[in-house]
Amino acid sequence: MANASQKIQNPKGTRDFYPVEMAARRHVESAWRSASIDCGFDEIDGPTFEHLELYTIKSGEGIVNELFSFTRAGGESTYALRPEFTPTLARMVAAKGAQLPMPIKWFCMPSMFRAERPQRGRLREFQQWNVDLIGVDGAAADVEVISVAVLALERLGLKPTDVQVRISHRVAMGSLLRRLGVSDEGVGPAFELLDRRDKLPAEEFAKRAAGLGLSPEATDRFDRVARTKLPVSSSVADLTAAVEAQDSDIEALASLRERLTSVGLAEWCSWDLGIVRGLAYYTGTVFEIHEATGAERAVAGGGRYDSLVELFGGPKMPACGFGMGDVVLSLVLADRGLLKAEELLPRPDAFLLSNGSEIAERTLPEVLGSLRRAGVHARQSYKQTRNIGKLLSDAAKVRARFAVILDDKLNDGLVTLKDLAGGTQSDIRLDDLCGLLRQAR
RNA sequence: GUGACCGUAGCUCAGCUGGUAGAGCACCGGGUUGUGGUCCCGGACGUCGCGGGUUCGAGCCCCGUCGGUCACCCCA
Repeated sequence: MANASQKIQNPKGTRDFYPVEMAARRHVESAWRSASIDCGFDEIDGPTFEHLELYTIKSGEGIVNELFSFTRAGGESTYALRPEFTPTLARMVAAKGAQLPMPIKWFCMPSMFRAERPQRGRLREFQQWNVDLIGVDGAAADVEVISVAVLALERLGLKPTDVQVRISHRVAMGSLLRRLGVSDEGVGPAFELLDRRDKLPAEEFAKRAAGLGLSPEATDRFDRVARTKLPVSSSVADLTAAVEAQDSDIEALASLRERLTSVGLAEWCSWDLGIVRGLAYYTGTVFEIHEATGAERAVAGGGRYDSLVELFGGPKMPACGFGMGDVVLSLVLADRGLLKAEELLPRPDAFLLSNGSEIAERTLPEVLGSLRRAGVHARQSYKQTRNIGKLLSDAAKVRARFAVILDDKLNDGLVTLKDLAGGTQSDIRLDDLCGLLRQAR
């Protein structure tokens, strides 16, 4: 912009939240918060920025390019805006050590910052809901965490036909890989290969599989296992057959299956053994939540990471959790008409208007104040005009439920209450106004 | 960091092989000096992202630049 007036816009990949956008964001956040609380999780938060080293511990120096990092003018320390919450969480848990009552059930919904090129479903600043359950092992804990995620999605109006939790398990996959001839040391690289299989040409996939010690036949089976997708409701026998393995290999999946079924989540979930999650620190169950047809990026991702707290200097303790960003979720909701922001803005219960008579002008502020003190959402017009039509138009514009018309009938203690949806109106006693409005809510 | 596409009114967009800009919505006013959300009539609205070049003439073609979108990389 060569213009001297220098109109500075918002930085790339950030969003301005005008009232309708903010209403949509709060709608999502309240579903997150209420689901968390109803499942027994407590809300926490940490600093917006941390020492840069907190992020390089887990992810290496390579991550620095993806961070917004800075030093204070004249300062020594390097900080970074948080790109994820997990390191902060691990730091907080490690700092309190054994004094925290177990299990730890925490959630938060902070802003995150990543220095990436923005694209569909990915911005440089976004909200991410994090839910973590620390100190409990086993399928019950994994499923509890998945339940929270599904509860929030359900409260936002989504159904199992809209989104699916795709689940796998690193221990089970490791067992399957070893059965195919992968050595113990080869399991890690095999996960990486599994994670990238869709981006590699078939020959390249085969070549790398061979590098892991897999025969052409085993490579073929590896590929089939990687593409295995089954409803969680399928029997264990079907699952065993699909992956050409034995029951002992997929014990972990069987216990997840039992638990998911008993809490009523089976139809929300499916097995997808191609899910490994990029991060090396996952140790057991891994899952991603996707739009059902796979149209968008993952809505959420998580799993079990039993050595994470230890990695940040705390005691070894079992842990699982997930993160869900607001960007992809909002796209999915909007696609399905579940995020009509205009309808999410607060609606006034009453819109007060005066016809300009002396008593009406004098009484309006008193009524407005008393309604508000009673917890009624009440507004007035700021227009100079006393044209009732114009004022009603104002009332309709903000989607008020009722218009309250004040005029000389106040001398008899009466006001006109007009139902703006139905168009009907009647004179009521001013003394009854507050009660009627509260009752109509 | 790499690549593709796109920048025209507040918003969504149209604009022919180059001839100095249009629609819908929104907004304001009127129809209605006390009855809105529908309807009818009228009005206002632009440095065509910015800078340069070609041309008698550029919204249109060329170069650059800034911004946006999407994909790759990466995805915690």
